[in-house]
Amino acid sequence: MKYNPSIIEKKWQKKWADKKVFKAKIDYNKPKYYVLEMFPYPSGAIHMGHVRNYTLGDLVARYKKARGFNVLHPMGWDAFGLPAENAAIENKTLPSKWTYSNIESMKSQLTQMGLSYDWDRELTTCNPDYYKFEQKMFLDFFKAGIAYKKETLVNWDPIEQTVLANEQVVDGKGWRSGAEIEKKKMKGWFLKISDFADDLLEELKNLKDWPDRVKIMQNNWIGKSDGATINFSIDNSDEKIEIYTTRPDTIFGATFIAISPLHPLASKIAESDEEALNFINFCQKQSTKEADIEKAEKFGYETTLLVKHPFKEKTYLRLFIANFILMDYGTGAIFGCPAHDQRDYDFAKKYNIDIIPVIETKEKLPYIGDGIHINSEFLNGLDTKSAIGRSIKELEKLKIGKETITYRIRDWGVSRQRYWGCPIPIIYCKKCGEVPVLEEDLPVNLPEDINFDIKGNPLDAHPTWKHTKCPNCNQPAVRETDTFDTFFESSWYFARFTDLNPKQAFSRDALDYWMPVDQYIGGVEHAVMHLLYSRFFMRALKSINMVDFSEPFVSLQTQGMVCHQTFKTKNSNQWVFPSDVSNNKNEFFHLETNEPVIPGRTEKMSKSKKNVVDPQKIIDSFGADTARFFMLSDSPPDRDMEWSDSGVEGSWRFLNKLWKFVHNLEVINVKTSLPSKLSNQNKELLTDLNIAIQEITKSIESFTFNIAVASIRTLFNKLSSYKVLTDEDKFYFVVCYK
RNA sequence: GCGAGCGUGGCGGAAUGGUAGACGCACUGGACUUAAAAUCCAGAGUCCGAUAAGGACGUGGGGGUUCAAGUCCCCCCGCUCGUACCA
Repeated sequence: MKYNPSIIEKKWQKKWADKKVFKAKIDYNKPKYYVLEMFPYPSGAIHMGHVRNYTLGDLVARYKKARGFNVLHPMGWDAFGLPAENAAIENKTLPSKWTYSNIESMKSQLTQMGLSYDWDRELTTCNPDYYKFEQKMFLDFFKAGIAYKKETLVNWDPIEQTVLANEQVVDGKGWRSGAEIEKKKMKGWFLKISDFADDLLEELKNLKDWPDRVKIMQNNWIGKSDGATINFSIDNSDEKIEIYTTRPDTIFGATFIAISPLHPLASKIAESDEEALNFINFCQKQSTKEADIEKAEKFGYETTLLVKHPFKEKTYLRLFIANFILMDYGTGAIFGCPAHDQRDYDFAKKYNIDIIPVIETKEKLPYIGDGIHINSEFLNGLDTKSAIGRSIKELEKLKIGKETITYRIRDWGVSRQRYWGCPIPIIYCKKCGEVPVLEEDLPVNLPEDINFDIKGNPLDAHPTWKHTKCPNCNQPAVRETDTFDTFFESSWYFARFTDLNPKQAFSRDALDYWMPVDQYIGGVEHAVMHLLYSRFFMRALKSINMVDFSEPFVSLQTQGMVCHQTFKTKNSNQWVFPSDVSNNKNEFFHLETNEPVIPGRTEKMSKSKKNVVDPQKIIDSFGADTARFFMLSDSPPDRDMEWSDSGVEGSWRFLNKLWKFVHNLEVINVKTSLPSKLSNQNKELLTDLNIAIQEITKSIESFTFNIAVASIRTLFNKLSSYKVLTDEDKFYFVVCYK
């Protein structure tokens, strides 16, 4: 009998579905195990990254089920987002239509992959049945003071009259219009993640089953630093500048003050100083991306003001407005100590500012390290640590400064000027201000009849949707037209999976039983934002008594990228799909045009470089099991892997061999105890079996599935070397658990 | 720029600080076949040597710790992810 995956896989998939084999139910007599893969954005078709992610999760789910756990393994759709709007504009369709049809086709593909999901728990975030609960959560956050409104900077496209995402800004220009992008101040909703910063940081220590690199990245992202704030006085003025520094010990080396272009004082200066205004406007043209800001050339504008040194009589510091000072970090102002900071040093050289060394060193300046203080009056002779302590004491004595802890992490801006997202349930009333939508009026549904031909936010342009009445005074009022960041939906979906209760976000007993997620698996690109937002969200929900745990994911595994070789035509220099390339003894040609093709670097699969392999084609020609087997066998999950056609064929051949072997076996005995007499062959076989079981178990538990596959192949090679199976040489499969 | 990770044969990768290259892919030879494919058996890190015996070299580059380094430490190079409005 020939191995025919299309028949076998369909047969079993039907059986699983009919018998609801993977339906999860609360069972207090069994240990529970909740395994979850990061849910996909419904982009249209599954790609190899999905195949990898869900194969890894499926292995864990099936393994734990086999080991006697009550397994919850759900799947859903992260369905709001920017691509749906782009597709709607390009294809003249509606985001909802596009999204739901994508979900349909992707669900069918996941089903073909034979994944062990409980489809009865499927959820879709763009459905009001889902997002109505997060509108309620937002209102509760608002009432609890966790949500607030403040001004922020966005990328403004003056031609499209719309806010652009960072991704839509290419080299400072709008991706569609090509217009120079401006920074624009806009009010938006924020969640106070900073209030939870310390706990998010401290609890990282207890996440024993998270990869160290993810914890380190989150630690650095939160960026707790211990320093001091110092109030400087401006000469001939009542004005003060509060600065933040982590090195108050270098105060005697301070030779200038720099403030952010967005600092209130900068605006004030600009009122009477046209050059300052020009400089601030120039800075407004800079990118909002951190990487761009840090890489950009450092510029400063020297104001006419001088700042008094707090400890040195008649010493004045020059005051600059500088493009590299971030308003979001510390106080938006610093003192510069060029002798002991690289950036301050570069800046001082450029603008001819004094450089005063205050730490003894034989190395050349700037010297960043610790040491004994000089030129520093009461700090002279002290080491760095003591000098920091002493300087803070002196500042406190003069009541001009104090020890201050700051965090790099900024509050989470959740407002997006987009149509395809969850409406923010706020109403603006001329008389009453920001008014929460009444709970009984939820959900605020997203209208489907929208027009993308009008410039700007379609929600804002909708003829009727935003017009409503104030819940307070019943006067005409307008709705908030911003929608939520899509990270909002993905910050709590894992908890919603525990029970799709139509009346409330969570059922307490289901939460108590299933949460937290025992094993979460997804791409490493989510190491900080999604995972940190989810950790924050649970804490925020806990603070309003909606959940009683704060860590959503006990164990985390991050997977690497799926890569493939790239191909370009030799003459026309165009990217070519691997499926369009023919290989003739390592000479490559385009299948249709016969043009020579040059193989390039192996890179992450991406549509733009066409180095993608469609999982559907693999499933159609080899079956899902081959695709899954190869996924597991090629590379350890956390490393980038290369998809190779020959590797797939190798997996295909192995499954064929395995199939043939199993079907030619005449006797398989399963016994729980050893027979008294064993042939030498059986003894050897038992040893091999037990070695394999031990190694495979170890490899699965340690998430090195490629080694488990290698062990399976080793065992199989031994098994298949026994050619003749007589009645006396029955196989005895002995399962040993520790 | 900053933060994090990775780098081992022709390729994917294996290796509690202890025989580098498990397992697989590709390759080569053989068996089977009229032939090919498939399948089965065998070989193989690289270089020198004769296709032997034997030897030298070998885990991105340079240095260090150690009886012993792919593994630990320092410096450098390259690639990948993230960098707050892509998801």
